[in-house]
Amino acid sequence: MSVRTRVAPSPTGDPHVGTAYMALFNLVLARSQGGRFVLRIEDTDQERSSPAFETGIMDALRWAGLDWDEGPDVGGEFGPYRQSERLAIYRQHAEELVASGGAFRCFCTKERLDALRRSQQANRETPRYDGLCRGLEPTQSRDRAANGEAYVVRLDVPESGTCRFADGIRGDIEIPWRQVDMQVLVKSDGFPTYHLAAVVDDHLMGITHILRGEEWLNSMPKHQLIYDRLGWSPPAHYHLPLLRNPDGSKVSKRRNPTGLDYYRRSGYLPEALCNYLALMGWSMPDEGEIFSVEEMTAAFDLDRLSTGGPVFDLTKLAWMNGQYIRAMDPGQFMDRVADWAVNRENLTPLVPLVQERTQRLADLLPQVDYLLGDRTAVDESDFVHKRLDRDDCKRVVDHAKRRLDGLTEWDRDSLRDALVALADAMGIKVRDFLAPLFVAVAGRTVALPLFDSMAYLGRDVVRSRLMDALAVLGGTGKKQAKRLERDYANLTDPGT
RNA sequence: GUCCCCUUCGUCUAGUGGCCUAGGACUCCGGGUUUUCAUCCCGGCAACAGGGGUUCGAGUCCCCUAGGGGACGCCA
Repeated sequence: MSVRTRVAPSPTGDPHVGTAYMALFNLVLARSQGGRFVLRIEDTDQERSSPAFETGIMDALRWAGLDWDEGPDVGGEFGPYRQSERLAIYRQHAEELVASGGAFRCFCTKERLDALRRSQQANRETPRYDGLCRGLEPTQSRDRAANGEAYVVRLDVPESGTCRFADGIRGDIEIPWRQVDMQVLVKSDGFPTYHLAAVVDDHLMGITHILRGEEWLNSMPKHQLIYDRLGWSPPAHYHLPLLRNPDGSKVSKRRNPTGLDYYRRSGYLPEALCNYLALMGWSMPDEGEIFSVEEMTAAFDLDRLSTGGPVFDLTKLAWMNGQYIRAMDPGQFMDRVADWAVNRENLTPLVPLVQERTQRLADLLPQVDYLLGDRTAVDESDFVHKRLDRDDCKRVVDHAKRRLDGLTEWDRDSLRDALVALADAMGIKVRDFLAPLFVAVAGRTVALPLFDSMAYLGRDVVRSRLMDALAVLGGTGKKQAKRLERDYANLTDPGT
């Protein structure tokens, strides 16, 4: 059987560097075996999923050069490739599981489940559903459902014994069934959870190898159970180590730029990023460090995947990017610069902002420097303001960052509404409030309009500049961070 | 707390029982090339988490301890 792999992002946020990491390895494995690489959109969380995120993820993966052979936009014979369009398939398999006793309907209320979890935690047990509804008579279960009572479908899990499975990277693993929860497979809104949808799709889409994050290792017993109960044999699983922050924790936007858009906007080359990502979990047999995805594909070997969680180190990525830049001939370089940002399409939105502020054409570049490239480095003195002291500035930047992190829309008007409301809530005049933000974002207090600038720069770049500003202002220790958090929570901000 | 995974220079890694006096890369330091800077070249600092075994021989195999990470949602 020919090799088929997939990457299955969920469109609940901006494109993440971890998604590219997983996509890279799955793509390379498939290509190295003459197989196919599939993109599947896991939009089963109705609350958080959005088409805008889906588009963003696909754009970013394409930018990275991680193209798929089958997917929602390019089709394929195993579609649809968007889980929200496959609900009937999941329902059918869920019913099959319930009918065969592999799963059961659960009518428990949220209140009961919360109380249960609390008492188990108090007793130092792994929180786990207690199986109350498992004892329901099938007829009774069916009747209650038919009467319109809300329910979920849960996986029936053995009370004792041990689950054994193999991981391609880590070998044989044993997990006691006691540790495995009776996972919800179908939510009360009728949508499947990840566990059901992924297993069903991986089987139906003929996926042969799953390379996914180590975070899923503990879910393997559930997945194996579903494969078994449906009469399927599971694909080979490889749990890759998670990318880490410098402090060793799972990579997160609080500590690192994690958005692919950040790297794109900051002028990293996709081929350098992929090369670097490859090094984060794999090595060339000859120890070569600079190689293309094609070269990696030609040499790929699953046995060379590493086990330890690598720290994502911007310094080495920057070095590597420089290697790629310098390897170009001048024509290529010019093309890449134009392709990146110095082109009509990218510059057009700036024209209305710049033209009215311009006397000579030479005025153009100094006005847009911080929008096209990095802003100048700032220090504490740049924030000095006649009505705001250092702590005020820190408070403004901190709260603005929190407010912006919670903002779903990212356009000029949304930014203005959110930040003006925040200034009001903080009791600071907008004019004063904006000053530290200008410094943080533009590197100076006189610049093009702030909200336009932020909209243009994008979320990831703005977040990283605000974080840098916070650091420059002396950083926030644990105590101060707590205080700022409380202070922010107590604001009567109509926008939150 | 319970369970699972992981552990070689600060960071990314090579190493699959003798080739290891542990190699490469980034960073840093020193030197050279260069009108400056950068590039480039040369050199240097720096690690097998600890303890027990197995073996003629252990970074490599086993066990224990410690440390780190992850999971424990009607999120993925």
